[in-house]
Amino acid sequence: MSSKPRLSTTSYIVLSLIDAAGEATPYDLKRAVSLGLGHFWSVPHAQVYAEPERLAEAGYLGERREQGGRRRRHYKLTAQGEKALRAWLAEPTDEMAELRDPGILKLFFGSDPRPLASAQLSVHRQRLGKLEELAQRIGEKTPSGAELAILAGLGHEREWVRFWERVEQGKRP
Amino acid sequence: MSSKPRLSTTSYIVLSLIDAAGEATPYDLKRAVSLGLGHFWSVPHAQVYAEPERLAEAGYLGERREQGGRRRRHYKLTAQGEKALRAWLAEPTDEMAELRDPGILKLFFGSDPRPLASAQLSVHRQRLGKLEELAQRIGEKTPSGAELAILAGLGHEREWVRFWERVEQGKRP
DNA sequence: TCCGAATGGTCTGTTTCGGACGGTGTGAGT
DNA sequence: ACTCACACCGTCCGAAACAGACCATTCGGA
Repeated sequence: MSSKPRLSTTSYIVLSLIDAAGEATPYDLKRAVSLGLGHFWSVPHAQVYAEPERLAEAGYLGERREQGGRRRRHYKLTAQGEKALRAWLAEPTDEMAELRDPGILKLFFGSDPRPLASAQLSVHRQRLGKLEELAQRIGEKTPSGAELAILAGLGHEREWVRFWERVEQGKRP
Repeated sequence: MSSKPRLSTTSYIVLSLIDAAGEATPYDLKRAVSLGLGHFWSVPHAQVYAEPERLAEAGYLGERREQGGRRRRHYKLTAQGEKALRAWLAEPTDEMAELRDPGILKLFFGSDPRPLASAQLSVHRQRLGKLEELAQRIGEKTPSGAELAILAGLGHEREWVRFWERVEQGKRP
């Protein structure tokens, strides 16, 4: 039932997604990620299978296994899991992300700025287009949390495009 | 000499830093990181010792070991290492960073936006202050690659502050 | 001289992650 | 009805990342 290894960020992602779905298989989680979260936070395939198993072992999830065929595992939150999730959501975090951008890294170490800028621009512009499309669907209503996350991504993509455009022009960003 | 394993981003960080220093011990690298790169890309302690060892084994670095006392390892680039580094720097990358921001994650999953915003603001503002200070030292001259990296970080910090301020005010970002 | 801080280095247990690989269901064409 | 191709679903492996505890050396000052 309950030993308590520490819960990682990935753990809370899994808990949240299962909470939203009520009950879910790892594959459901994978699809759920690609539907929304995946726009700004990738969760590798293998983790989506490994993590629920650990969470079940620690008592945060209940597991029901199909007998025939695919032997899917269906997970849902236990009371303990729900409590942990609520606590996590209730606690605002002051952690923040690092930049950790491969393009910036090369720039830092002296890679030629112009070609780097144009390679980066083409991919950032494409991504910006996608996010703008998503943002348009939100419309003018007050955005939900998930929609705020999209808008955050949008702001940063705009910043990236602005930055690399300046670099491409040889101007001070 | 024997070239087997694939070079990771961390590998190129190590190669770059050693290239800049001419010759360096892991501890030198650690200090070098905290001097500049660390502003936007953390490299955990242990890696800075482990990675040069692997690179040396694969023939990218030469190793000289002190006999007495601390038995420091001094590394420098081999011809192979230099070639690999040049190739990496010459190749512009189209990879880009994900957002992967813990605050955005909580927002996405329905955490209450206001307290989250104020927690995030206090730390982002502080960081913004530091970067603005660094940026001022650059002055109006054309920035080096390392300085461009600082300016990129600055732009994103401004965006974070803008975003969370809007959220705190309950307005659409 | 001795103590404690700063410096410098190593080890261990977990977790992450990409990718290869292997089964299972299904429906389009025969 | 058959089967073959492809999408669906799950597991496994090894390399690397990572936190952080722990050990050893050097040095400055009371």
